[in-house]
Amino acid sequence: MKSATGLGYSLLGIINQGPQSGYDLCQIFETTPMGHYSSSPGAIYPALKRLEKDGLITGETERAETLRPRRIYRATPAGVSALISWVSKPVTRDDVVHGLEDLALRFAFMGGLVEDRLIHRFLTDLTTLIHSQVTELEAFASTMPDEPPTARLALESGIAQYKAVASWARRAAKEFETTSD
Amino acid sequence: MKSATGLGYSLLGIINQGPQSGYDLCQIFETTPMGHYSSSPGAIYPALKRLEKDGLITGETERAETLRPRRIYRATPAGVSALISWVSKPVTRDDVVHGLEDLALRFAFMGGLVEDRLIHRFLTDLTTLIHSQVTELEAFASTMPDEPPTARLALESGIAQYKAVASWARRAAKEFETTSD
DNA sequence: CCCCCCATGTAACATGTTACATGATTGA
DNA sequence: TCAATCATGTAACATGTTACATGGGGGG
Repeated sequence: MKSATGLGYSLLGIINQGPQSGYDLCQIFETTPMGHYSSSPGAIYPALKRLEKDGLITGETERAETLRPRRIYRATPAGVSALISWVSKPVTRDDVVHGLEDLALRFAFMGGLVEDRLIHRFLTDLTTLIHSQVTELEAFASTMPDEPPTARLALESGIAQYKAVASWARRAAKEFETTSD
Repeated sequence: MKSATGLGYSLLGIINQGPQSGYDLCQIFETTPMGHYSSSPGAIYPALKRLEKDGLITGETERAETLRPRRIYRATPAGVSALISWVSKPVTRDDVVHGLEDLALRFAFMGGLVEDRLIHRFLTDLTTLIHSQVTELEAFASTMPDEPPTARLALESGIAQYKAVASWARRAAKEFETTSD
């Protein structure tokens, strides 16, 4: 059921968009904004092993007889299911408190996997939760001492980020509106 | 020299603002926005041991003869030095790529530790680096396929966050302007 | 009387980082 | 020929999470 960590799901999500070798995946983390979610070969290869052991991906060795074999991974039906339930998890307050990065990953991989209705729901739930988080943070900020000011300013930078994401989410939600909502 | 992780420096930073027990620190992580940097007793107590072993903090057992002793930690001069060099590290591109959270922490603990000149420098460097990061991310976004759209939208949410922080940093920098700059 | 809070930890576990190892192949 | 790139991994290490253990004290 659980079987995968954030990195695991990311790998699964990328592989789901097209077969990839371990090396390909390393390159993606090195050369694209996925590198924001820092990862290294020493984490990626073991994670692929785990995913394969759990039956979420299958590896097929290409060019086995040549001197430079590549192991190409594809998502299994079980892997696709796992991916769908990962991205479909309800957005919780904790998700928002601990950082929006995991949520951004889940959102990024939603495309093509779930209905627009669910994507829309994800964004509206996110907006609501961020608003209450911002309210809490602002309340806390008002209790902070004026000196030294950097602590409060740091908190304000966090608040600014939350607000930016909330406004992004409102904009993005429009792209996934369906007649029923 | 190195001796501390992000959590270690956070603890050191809090302790530096006033003596704290392990329990106090746990409470801070549970009940304030510091909880964003998720941490648990199982991480905090070992981290305190490490800091003490490295001479960055000293623990003094209060009420030793009573049945509920508390161990109160204070920052040593070596601890203060370590803290100062941590917050004074130059802001690098990697810091910005991997996430602004560590930078926010360093900024939060700068107050009272370093001159306004350095704080101002931190903010202007940050602004510059964020701008180039935003440029890179926008260039990448323009190479992404239109379908499915969630991946690109997720990237746009990241860009929006970077922009929010850049604009926060420009505003904040004004509070630390000195005559010399 | 029972439960929750104070206050400190420990143990098992999974995961990630850094650094290294291997060896062919491609381009300058 | 010499370096960089392809392509796979392993080993040591530190750190963090979860869950548990302890045991008195205060409030309902």
